[in-house]
Amino acid sequence: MAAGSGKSNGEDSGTDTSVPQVEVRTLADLARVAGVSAGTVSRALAGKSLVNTETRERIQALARQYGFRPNQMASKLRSRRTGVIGVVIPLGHEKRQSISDPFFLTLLGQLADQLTESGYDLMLSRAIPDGTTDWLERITGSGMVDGVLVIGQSDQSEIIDRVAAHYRPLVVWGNHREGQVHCVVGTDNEHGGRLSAEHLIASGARRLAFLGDTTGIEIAMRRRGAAAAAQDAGLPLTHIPVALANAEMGPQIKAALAMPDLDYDGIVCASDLIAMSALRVLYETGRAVPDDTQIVGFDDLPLAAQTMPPLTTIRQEIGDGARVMVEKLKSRIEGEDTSSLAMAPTLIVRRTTLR
Amino acid sequence: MAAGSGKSNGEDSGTDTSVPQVEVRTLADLARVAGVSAGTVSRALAGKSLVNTETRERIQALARQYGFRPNQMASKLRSRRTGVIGVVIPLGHEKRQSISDPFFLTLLGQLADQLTESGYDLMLSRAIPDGTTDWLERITGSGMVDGVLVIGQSDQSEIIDRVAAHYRPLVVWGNHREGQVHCVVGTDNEHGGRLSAEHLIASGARRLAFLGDTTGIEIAMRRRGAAAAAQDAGLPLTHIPVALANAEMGPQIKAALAMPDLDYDGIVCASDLIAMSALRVLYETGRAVPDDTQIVGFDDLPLAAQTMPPLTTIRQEIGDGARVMVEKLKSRIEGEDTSSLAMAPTLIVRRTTLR
DNA sequence: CCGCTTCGTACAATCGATTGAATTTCGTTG
DNA sequence: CAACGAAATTCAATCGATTGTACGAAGCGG
Repeated sequence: MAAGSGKSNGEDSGTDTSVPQVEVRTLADLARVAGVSAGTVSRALAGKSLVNTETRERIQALARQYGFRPNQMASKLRSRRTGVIGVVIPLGHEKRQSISDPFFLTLLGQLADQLTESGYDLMLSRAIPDGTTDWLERITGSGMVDGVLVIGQSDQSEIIDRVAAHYRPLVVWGNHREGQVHCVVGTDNEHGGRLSAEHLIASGARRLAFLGDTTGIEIAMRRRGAAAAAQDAGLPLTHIPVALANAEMGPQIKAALAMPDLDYDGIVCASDLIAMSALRVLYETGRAVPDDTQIVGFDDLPLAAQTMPPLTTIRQEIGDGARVMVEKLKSRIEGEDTSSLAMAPTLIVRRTTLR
Repeated sequence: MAAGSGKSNGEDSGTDTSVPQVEVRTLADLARVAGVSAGTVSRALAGKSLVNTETRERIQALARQYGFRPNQMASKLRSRRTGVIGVVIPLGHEKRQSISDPFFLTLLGQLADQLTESGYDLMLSRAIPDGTTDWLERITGSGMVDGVLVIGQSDQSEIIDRVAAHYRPLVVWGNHREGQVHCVVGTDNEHGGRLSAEHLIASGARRLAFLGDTTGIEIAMRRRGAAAAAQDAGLPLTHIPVALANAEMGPQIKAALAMPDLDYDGIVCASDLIAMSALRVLYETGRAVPDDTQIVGFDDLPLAAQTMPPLTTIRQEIGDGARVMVEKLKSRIEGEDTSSLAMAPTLIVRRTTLR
């Protein structure tokens, strides 16, 4: 600031990078400096062809020199396009907690990449599980975003559906369900659960357990798949609900697996995180993996290959998922309609199972 | 649309939840419906006292009924306050890749919580390491955010400093450095490194190695601390640079630790992730932890307690860090000045060291 | 019953960029 | 040389909410 105060440092005057005396904050300011009108400056910076090439370059140079950036709010207001995508993580049935599931965080990272690639900014919101039903509307209706991605349906499926009925640019990561309105991208969880149980059975397990809370539909479907496979083989599958990704998970698993009347030799885990915790508990209680008890995880997080022994698991293609979500969202923003997609999961055999 | 066309569905008229015939998108629309002026509606929705209580409640009820939400862009433009905080993760020297470091992701989650708590939205950007130097200006100067948080300085310290010189509401997670302009919150990495090495030495290690790339200042400081401790004890410390958090990390560690002429019995790891990978490599190569080789991690991720054996590590208080960052940022937005803060890390002794 | 304050509301300017329409400039051509 | 058309630029309306000011209606004491 200080109005320039006539600094006469030789370098500057020589190299033509004269320090700006006037502050240029608005298009109008820059227009004044350039000796043209605001409209022309706007078009010049947008690179439109209606303005003379020479003028355009001059104006762009000036903008750079003065470090001018057009005010996004004004721009977005006028052009009715924000260039922002809202990404929401509904914490749903989980108690007040922070976003901690590494799978979701990884997906978030991938989405950030994809959106950046497509020229969008990403606005992150957690949805607070306070029983309010307008957490999604607050975002879709804010006029702040061109579209919304929801990471995980949890148990909020009806709410999402209700919003989707009148808000088109919405894509959800999760599990497709019969008669569902909103566009869902996700893994075929039921199939994944089936793969998991089938592999355990093929590897010799006879008494199966499913580890994980099934309030969220995704997990419920994994269990259903596992249960179906067990039934097909005429084997039992015990359900042990434990928290998915918070501090209680560890102790819960410990307590659950130590139950004396519980008998199992194969565990289908709702996530890799749970599997890792289970692995550790089993080790502590002296049960050998995979010899005494076999385990299959779900997700194939990068960490899954690092456990000891490395985790046999069901792989979800996070990168592909993020790519598809963003693609579909872009289509929907364009007004097209898109169908849901359930991607096939794959079994990754490592060392927590016998085959 | 369609001008209402006199739909006379009986249910609606009965239950008083009359479906709106006219679309209410703007303040002016709602004002028309309520029979008042737009200004009054604005004040009513903002809960200002200047408007009659009865009128206010009537208008709020109408707004709810018509599902009206004021356009944020217009609001933000006018009030010159966006209610949005930009959060940037500079990928810095790391090659083109996605945000994957679990420590940063966890910090991000905590920041999301804190910001939501304070009524801010969070706009996420990755900074692309394309050698451009204006990645930060693009965000600070966009008029889209009231302030910016940077997660990790990496090797972009000078750029951040340059921006901080004229952009006040900026707080960075990282390592404070002499003569640095910008406000940094972080762990005392040097002290952490020292704690780590000292503990190894006290536990009997005599040939130390430091595992991790030191391009980023944070890691460099951890190494410096470790090196100082080693020197104090008259012991050597070999530096083995490996990637911090990408696909190459695993193989690199494997290759590094297998080097025949490399001799070590204590490893200071730059992060828990590296430590976990190292743990696995050592196991595969038949070296017992902690008996043959001791390891100390850094971060104390939730996973650190789950490894086998559980990881001795240096704890960073992520939650506190996030809280402090947001607090300081709010102060800076208010125009106050804030000083940097280096939080003391603590040693968490588990089972990868002998004591 | 009048002038005064208090309260509630309406009016209009404003935030800053965008964009369709109007206008100016300039080179061509009949 | 006038008339025309294309190119470049200016003008002015617009996006939708906010807010200072002005205005009108009650309420009050004297």
